[in-house]
Amino acid sequence: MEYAGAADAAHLNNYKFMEQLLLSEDTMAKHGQTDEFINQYLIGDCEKILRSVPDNSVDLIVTSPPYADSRKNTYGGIPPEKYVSWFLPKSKEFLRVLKPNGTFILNIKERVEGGERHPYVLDLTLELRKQGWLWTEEFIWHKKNTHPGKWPNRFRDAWERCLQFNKTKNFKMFQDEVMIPIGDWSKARLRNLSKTDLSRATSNSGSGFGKKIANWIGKTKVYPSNVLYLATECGNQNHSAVFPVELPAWFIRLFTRNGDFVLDPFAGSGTTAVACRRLGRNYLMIDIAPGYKKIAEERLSHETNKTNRS
Amino acid sequence: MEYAGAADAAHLNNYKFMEQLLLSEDTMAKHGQTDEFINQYLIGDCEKILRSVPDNSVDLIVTSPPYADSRKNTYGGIPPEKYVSWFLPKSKEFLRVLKPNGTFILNIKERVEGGERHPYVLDLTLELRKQGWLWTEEFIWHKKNTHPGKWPNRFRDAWERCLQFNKTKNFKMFQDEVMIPIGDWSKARLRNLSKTDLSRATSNSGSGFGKKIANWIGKTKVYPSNVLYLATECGNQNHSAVFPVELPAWFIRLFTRNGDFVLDPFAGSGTTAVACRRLGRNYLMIDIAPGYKKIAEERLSHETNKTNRS
DNA sequence: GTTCCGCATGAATCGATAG
DNA sequence: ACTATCGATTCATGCGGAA
Repeated sequence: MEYAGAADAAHLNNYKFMEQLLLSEDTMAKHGQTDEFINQYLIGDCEKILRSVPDNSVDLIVTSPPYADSRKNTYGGIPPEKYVSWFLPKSKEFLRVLKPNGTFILNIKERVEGGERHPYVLDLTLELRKQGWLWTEEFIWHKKNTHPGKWPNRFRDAWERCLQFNKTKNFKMFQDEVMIPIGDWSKARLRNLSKTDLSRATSNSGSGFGKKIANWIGKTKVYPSNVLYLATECGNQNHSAVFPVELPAWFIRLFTRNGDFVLDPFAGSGTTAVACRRLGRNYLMIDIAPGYKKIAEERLSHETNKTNRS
Repeated sequence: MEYAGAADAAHLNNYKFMEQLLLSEDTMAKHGQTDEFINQYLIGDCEKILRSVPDNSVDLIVTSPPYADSRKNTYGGIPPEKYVSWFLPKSKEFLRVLKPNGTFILNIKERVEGGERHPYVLDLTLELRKQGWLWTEEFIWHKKNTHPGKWPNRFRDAWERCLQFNKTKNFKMFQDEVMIPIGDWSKARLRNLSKTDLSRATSNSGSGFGKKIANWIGKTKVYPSNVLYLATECGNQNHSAVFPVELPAWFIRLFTRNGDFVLDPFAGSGTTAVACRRLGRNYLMIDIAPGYKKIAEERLSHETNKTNRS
């Protein structure tokens, strides 16, 4: 995997040049301290394991924790009313190990309980703010193909939250890495430009919004929005991977660079690790259930083969 | 306006037959009591005006209140930190006037303040539960065309919440009224949903029962999910309608029948009233700003003309 | 009557500058 | 220090008039 080399001009828009330089040194120093955790899948309680991980050493935490579940026997069956107090000691460790310019992405969705949406995710979001996190953004994962089903008073649930939390306002973000093709409208729209298009036009509604269409000529890509429209993965082998590899991959590309250190404290079958392997990031996977590690290693071995072949 | 008459079998799936019968009587009785409010646009504070509206008289409340705003001079400029205490006395009246089997749909989205999403919507949701509401569901309005813009640490905001609250678990819901063609869904990544489907559905609802059944080609329709993919309305000179008429129309079809009584306590330019007119529902519009009533009446007059012409 | 094309619009947000 | 104002940035749609 080749390193991207010197930062190109576009990325300097995102944060200050000096910070960029300091980041590189910082990354290398920390990797020295975290060697024993690099690209490991550890079995255990993430709260305890993370105590050995140094402060400010992780670039991105992206995870999909076990959702609250009143059924006792399932993996991670934490009752909804206990979810917040179960989660907060772990997120305290997350806050400690995350770099100041790092990001924490929490993929979660509240369940229906007694005909109501349970408020534990709202409570958790508010409590995480009290713990010191900034609630920077809420992305929506809009699922292309949802589980079929019909209920008398409810439609299929086709979305999940991806809550973004940060330690500081100056988190790193590489927007150019997730640009998408421009819509078909542009072909017709930009073919002929009017006079107002060529000079800057200002809206007369007082919104302060102006545009200069001429700047768009030749543009093939645009920035995405905060809604991700992805399919769930289905028909795969043994694991019941609830989220598609594109979901962590998107956040990994957006918030990290090649060689950065990504943590998934509820790793499950290792979807986040697969994304890291494909993108050349280092990872630390942790899960309390011992059974998933084998599945994750099996999946990762296929990834390695693919990489070698290409 | 024709009344739909006897309920067809499909709708009996949604709630019990006895309740259906009681509903009809109840609707008629209450309409007797609320005659003075039928199809009115009243100027004033909804909290005060609603005190004259009888208990349990409204079938659906669908509204998009002014969002919190830190700027002082704009209309509806409620500071985020005061939003909950501003809203709760009003929602207490909503709870009183809503029928036990009615629904309250709240379209809202938190703003960014100081680089963070402000938590007032989360606080409000939790407080509404304490007030006695059931938080039944959260629909997502995924906006096709979002406001443009670029920031170093944030993408364009392409979604809003449509929170569903109820008084009881036995709310009425007519799922068959919002079914969508299966072909368009799979073929075009949700793209063709709004225009063809909704205009077809609208004309169907306006023109009576038999025609609609004729258009139903059996298995070609499928139930939607809890994500609505609609465009904002733009390019209209006279009014700046913040939400598209399809949004309230969708909830009106889902939660009410012909002749039911719909309340929008923050009516603005009357988008909800337009949807009611098209679908043959009665409405009560309230807004504290006097300027919008004229715009709403202008829009409604066009609706009337269209109806007469067809 | 239908399709095509031009055009204005939008619940935005950040950072710099001014008071 | 703290707040108010202003400029810069950006995408996709629906409408109305023209072909």
